[in-house]
Amino acid sequence: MSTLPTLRQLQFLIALAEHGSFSRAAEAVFVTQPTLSAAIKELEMTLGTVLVERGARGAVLTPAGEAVLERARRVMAEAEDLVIAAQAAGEPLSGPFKLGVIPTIAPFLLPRVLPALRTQYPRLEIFLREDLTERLFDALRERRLDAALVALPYEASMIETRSIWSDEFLFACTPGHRLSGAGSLDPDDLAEEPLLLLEDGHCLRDHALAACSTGTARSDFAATSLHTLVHMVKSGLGATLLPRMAVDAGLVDRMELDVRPFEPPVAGREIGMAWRKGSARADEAIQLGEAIRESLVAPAAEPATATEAPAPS
Amino acid sequence: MSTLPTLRQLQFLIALAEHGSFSRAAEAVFVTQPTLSAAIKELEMTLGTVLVERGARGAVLTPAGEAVLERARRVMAEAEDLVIAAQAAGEPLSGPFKLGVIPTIAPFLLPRVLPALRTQYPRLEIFLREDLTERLFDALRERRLDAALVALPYEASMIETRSIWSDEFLFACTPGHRLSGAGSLDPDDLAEEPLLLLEDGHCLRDHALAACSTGTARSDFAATSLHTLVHMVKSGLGATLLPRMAVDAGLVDRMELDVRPFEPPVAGREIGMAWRKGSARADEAIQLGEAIRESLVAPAAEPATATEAPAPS
DNA sequence: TAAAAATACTCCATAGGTATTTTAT
DNA sequence: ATAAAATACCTATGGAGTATTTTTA
Repeated sequence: MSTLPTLRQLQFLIALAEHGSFSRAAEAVFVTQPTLSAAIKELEMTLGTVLVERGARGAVLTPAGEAVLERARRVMAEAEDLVIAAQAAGEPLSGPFKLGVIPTIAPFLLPRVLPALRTQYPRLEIFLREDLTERLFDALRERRLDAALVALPYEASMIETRSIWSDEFLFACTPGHRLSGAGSLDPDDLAEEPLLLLEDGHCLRDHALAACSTGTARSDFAATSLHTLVHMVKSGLGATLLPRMAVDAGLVDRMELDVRPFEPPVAGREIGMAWRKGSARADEAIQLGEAIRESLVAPAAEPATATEAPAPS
Repeated sequence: MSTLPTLRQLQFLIALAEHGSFSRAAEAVFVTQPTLSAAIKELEMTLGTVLVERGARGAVLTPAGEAVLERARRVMAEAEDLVIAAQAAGEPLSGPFKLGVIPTIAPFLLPRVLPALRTQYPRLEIFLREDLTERLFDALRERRLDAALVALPYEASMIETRSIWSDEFLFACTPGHRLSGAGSLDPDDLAEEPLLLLEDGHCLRDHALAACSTGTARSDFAATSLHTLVHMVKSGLGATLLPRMAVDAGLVDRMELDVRPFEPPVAGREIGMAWRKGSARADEAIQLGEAIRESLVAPAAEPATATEAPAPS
């Protein structure tokens, strides 16, 4: 069995591939050109294959070099994950943690949750990124995020999820609307009621449509955020479904809209934590999800219409 | 960004976990105990975490150590794959290649194919392993095989496949059977004809049943190999479906059985190459599959009943 | 008190540096 | 003619060894 290359050599090969020249690659990894040259030559020796075409205009990888490069990236990624996993195992939920959140959750969940997390994990520095599920999942796959708060179910490869909260849909309309009123509403009443929803791309739109089998979406108008959505409803453009979490956070306060629960209840959406399969911080993501759930349980014993809870941003 | 551990250190950690003692682990990796002790200590330094509980009765990994160990195994596996991929890219299809084959393919395909492969790739040493699909796939996942020849479709995770040959089912029975004869047979005639098939676990059984929507299996008898199957058919225990490839290879020669094709043709089974997703030898597996296909095309222009082709076990 | 790990020290292989030459465009 | 890689040579870190001490069940 032949001997293994060095992580350093693999790092040098990656730099060489990225900069196309021994000199510039050496600069990038803070060694001199002869050092990098020797290391690459040594790597070629141990692998028994020529990896680089040397020319006066720089260096180009051979096909074998490309194959090794791809593997080298994986080895380095795994090695870096090991370091991260070690730190996480040593002191979980400390240091920088990059968390993605979808726009229909962020402004309603975070104000309730972040203060609790700050006291529970004072050494944790949460970096937030707000984006649509699809893009958050891409970021998870590319290791640009450690975890993400999204709405489930959502079909995705290489992603693992864990539900942390079950959210309910409420019906919202103007007081003059034909379905206005105070008590609960039968889901079947939504038949032939075109709903005003978020624009395409927001998973909330799909989840709302899935919630009511009978309801349909208005095809002429769509909102770009929940805040504009309630304003459009207020303007008489139609009725809509809102997540209870947003209503609890004060989304419709002082809007003079009728908000009615469903009876029997319709399918809601799950708020869940998502992370890349095999992520070094999977355990931390799960633990963070638990902490978020607990912080939601504690002060969530409020009535449907929150007394006072401004949603920043 | 903290510095990376050494592959050597990871290798030592794995040995330590496997042997439970610094001294024995050191022995296993052919270094002295102080060397291994120092390396582990250095590893703990760079990771900033205690990985091992030292006691007079040996060493036990801490939870953090276990987490790192799991990652270390992955890093080492990736690094070893890199070496293999480099060798494969340098000179594809040379050296040892561990190929699995299912029992309903091996004796009929290999005699036709292996000689051609030997001349085309004289430096290739094929190690064969004959087993059921399930176990071959397990072996692929555990890196104990490089590739496997199986019948498709077959549902499996972490496995990629590529079809290389399309095989047809033929009907076989004794001359006295009610469906005996010379010409082609209508698939609908199989209705209410209980077929004698291979025992459970052989994918050929499932594929044969899938081929004819109307046919059913005899539940009282089953064969353990295609050779015993034809002998059981010859004994009058029932009719069966046989892959054309086996018939071409001489499976029913001198058996005095009637073998009839279907008209219209029934779904057959695909002979395909399978390999672990991300395998370092995926390209070689594909190339080997192509070579096998070509070696099948060339001398396959024979009539249905082969003239003379003993099938060595 | 005996087995196992840590410590003390020595050595040398090699990763890394500087200075220079060779090579292709 | 010139930028880039290879070569020559030197240095020092650290990986590996032997001998010994410390620890703990």
